Amino acid sequence: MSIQTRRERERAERERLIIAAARELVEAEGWEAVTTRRLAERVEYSQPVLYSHFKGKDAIMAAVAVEGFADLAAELRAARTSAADPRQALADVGAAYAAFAERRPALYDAMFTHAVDLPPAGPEAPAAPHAAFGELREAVRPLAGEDDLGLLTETLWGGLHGLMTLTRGGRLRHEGHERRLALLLGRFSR
Amino acid sequence: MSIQTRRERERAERERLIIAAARELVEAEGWEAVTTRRLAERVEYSQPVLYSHFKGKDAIMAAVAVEGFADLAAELRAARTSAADPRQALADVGAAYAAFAERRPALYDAMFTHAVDLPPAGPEAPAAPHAAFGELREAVRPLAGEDDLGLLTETLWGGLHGLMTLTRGGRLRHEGHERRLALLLGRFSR
DNA sequence: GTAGAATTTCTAGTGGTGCTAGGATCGTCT
DNA sequence: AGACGATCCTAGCACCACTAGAAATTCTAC
Repeated sequence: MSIQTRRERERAERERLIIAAARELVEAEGWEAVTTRRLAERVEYSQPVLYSHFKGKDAIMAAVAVEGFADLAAELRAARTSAADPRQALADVGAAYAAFAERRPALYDAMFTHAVDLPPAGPEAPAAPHAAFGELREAVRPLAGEDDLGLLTETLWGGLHGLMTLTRGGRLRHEGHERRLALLLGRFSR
Repeated sequence: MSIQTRRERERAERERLIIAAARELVEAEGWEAVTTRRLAERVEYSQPVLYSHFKGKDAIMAAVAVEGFADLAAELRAARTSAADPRQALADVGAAYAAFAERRPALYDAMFTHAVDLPPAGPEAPAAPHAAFGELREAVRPLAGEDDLGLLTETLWGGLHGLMTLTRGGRLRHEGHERRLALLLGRFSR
């Protein structure tokens, strides 16, 4: 029994090691630099061990993304709870979201852009993404008016996401980024 | 002289053939199915000829994307000019944008998501993307109020783009898609 | 303590990718 | 006809994600 548990513990530890290594690699050099070879070398194991933990490279990306959701949720929560009034809270949460996307672009991509098979946001979603979405929703709630809260939050989320991805992809000039954000948030805090 | 021009004409024709084949392939099976081998086979040439026309696969994607921008611009224009009043025009243009993204998802990705090195939207952008953006701007203009028209259009664009990509990536449920779009457009046609 | 069983890990390979060097082939001009 | 030049293809590179089967390690039981 003890041997079994020790092995499981070691396995779990190694799995965390793989995820951490993948995250370091991706944040430093982007997703195109994350190959199974480099990742295996980084954790000092051979490639096949990766496949004993994860179904494939996509599953590793998904695991990294889930970590990202936890971070994002924490940052959004901090922004929301330290604001003076509801309007400021929404502005701060929006700014925190944008800052996260700018600070960790590759991680953000894994969470929202890359086609990893995470369930959609909503009640049935995994805990971390759900929590991140919940922070956004609570920031919107006081200003929702008579509109459906969930849908309104999703719409604002779409706006933030679109601005971030278009800007980062070079489709929008960086100049004016702040003002676009303010414009968007303004339309949602009437 | 005539020989020269004939060769140039044939070259241009073949280039169009390549782009058309790439577009057919990508719209039928998605970007992961577009490999240089398959594309070369499709146009009945060997791989290296692709590289005599384009710097690499990314350049082919970019060429396909530019075609897409022309299509999008035309569809947005049709939606805008056939609407009765400004509010309806904005609603129709937004719906046309969403319909385009839903109808040609892979093409849309090449245009807006994939990292092809197109210059950013704005005055210095290539003609087709600029035209598409212009249609959006003209739809926004009558309802811009005192906000900066360009920034406001970019913000709305971000909202549309975000909703489309999040929905298509499985982060938002399809249910409620229409209502989210309506919510977004409503916030921009005050 | 040691032989055998079970599990874990690695070596080596498959079929794919984007891309390219160098030689064969073709049309063109003298 | 024969040489020149542009054009195109064959063959190959280095890399990718992923996997089968051998090797090594760990545990079990005598």
